[in-house]
Amino acid sequence: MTAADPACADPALPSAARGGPVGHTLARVSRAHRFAMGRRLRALGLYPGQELMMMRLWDCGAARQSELIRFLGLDPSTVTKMLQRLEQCGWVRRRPDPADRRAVLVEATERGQALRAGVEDAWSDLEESSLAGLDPAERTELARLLGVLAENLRAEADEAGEEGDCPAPGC
Amino acid sequence: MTAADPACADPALPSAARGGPVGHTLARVSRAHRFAMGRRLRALGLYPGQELMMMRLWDCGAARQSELIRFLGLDPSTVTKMLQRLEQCGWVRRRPDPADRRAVLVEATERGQALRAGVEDAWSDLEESSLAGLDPAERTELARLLGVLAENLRAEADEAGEEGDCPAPGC
DNA sequence: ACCCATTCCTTGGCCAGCCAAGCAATATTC
DNA sequence: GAATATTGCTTGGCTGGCCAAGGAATGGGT
Repeated sequence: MTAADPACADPALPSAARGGPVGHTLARVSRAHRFAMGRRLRALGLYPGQELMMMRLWDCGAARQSELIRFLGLDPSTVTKMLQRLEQCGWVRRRPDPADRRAVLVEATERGQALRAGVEDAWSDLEESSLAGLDPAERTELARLLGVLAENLRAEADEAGEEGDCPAPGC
Repeated sequence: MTAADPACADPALPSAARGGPVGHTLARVSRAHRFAMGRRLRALGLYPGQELMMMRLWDCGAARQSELIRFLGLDPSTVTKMLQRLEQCGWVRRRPDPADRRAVLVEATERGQALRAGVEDAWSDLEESSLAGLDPAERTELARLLGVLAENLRAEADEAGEEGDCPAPGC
């Protein structure tokens, strides 16, 4: 394979990361995970990240772009460009919202709908591959612990986000 | 804050990800984690990803570019470009290897060395922030479970990597 | 000595994702 | 109703990161 192989990095902890061993492992694992998912998605004709967009569209039908931005937590410009590419590939259709001429409505095309089974298989397959050797209790525990991280990080991001937005002088 | 906020995405599981709930959570958490680290790194003048490069250079002194590629598990072109930018910012110095005229030796400059304390603090700070509420046993367990994932994903990547490289006809 | 495979790096092209800036349409306020 | 703020999206520019392709130096085989 000529490609980079994120999972083959030496697992030794860099000394500068001694204060954050879990965070460091998380970063390495998630890179390998994204890479593995990317390999499965490429077979379907998608790039990593696009599958989350398609999954949202499959779930909610036509959606406003602003709703997708909020749900996926992405930058508006990222969503605009991704949708332009998905549209050009025929996975997605965009049209102006008749109720609000600023907004754009997005929905999966038939071709886009057809990707769904493949993406679901990719998720299941990767899940089994990556969690091999863990019993159900361990999987549940891992999900719980990751949930705590998600909550903590969300709180931190909220906090940081409110700082600059506070117009009151006494804040 | 005008920036995107990965942690504020609705935690609802997309229906197409029912086969991979852990993987889906992992993807969300790692994005929030990278985002949080990126905020700390920006204060130091680094972009996400560059801190891993610098950490390796702090640990091993002068290194060949190929060694960095192997250790970080990145594509050679990614490393070339990142080093060009780090050099331009004065964090890193590059010079030809006298022992092998193909190779390039890389080392942190004094200015680059000075970043170390800041990066270590960033890791520690993010670790405490993200793991808040978890006792030591839970942190250890999380590290162990992530280690299993790392190993599984490494094995899968190795497997996939060897497929195309096998010159024997019978493979 | 020569040819050839391998290794090391670079370039160009592409996508995800961010920030800053800006335009258009809607909502709000006076 | 008009001035103002807010919302919704787009463009340009930058980095991280991948792939494909190619050039230069080394090493091995004959």
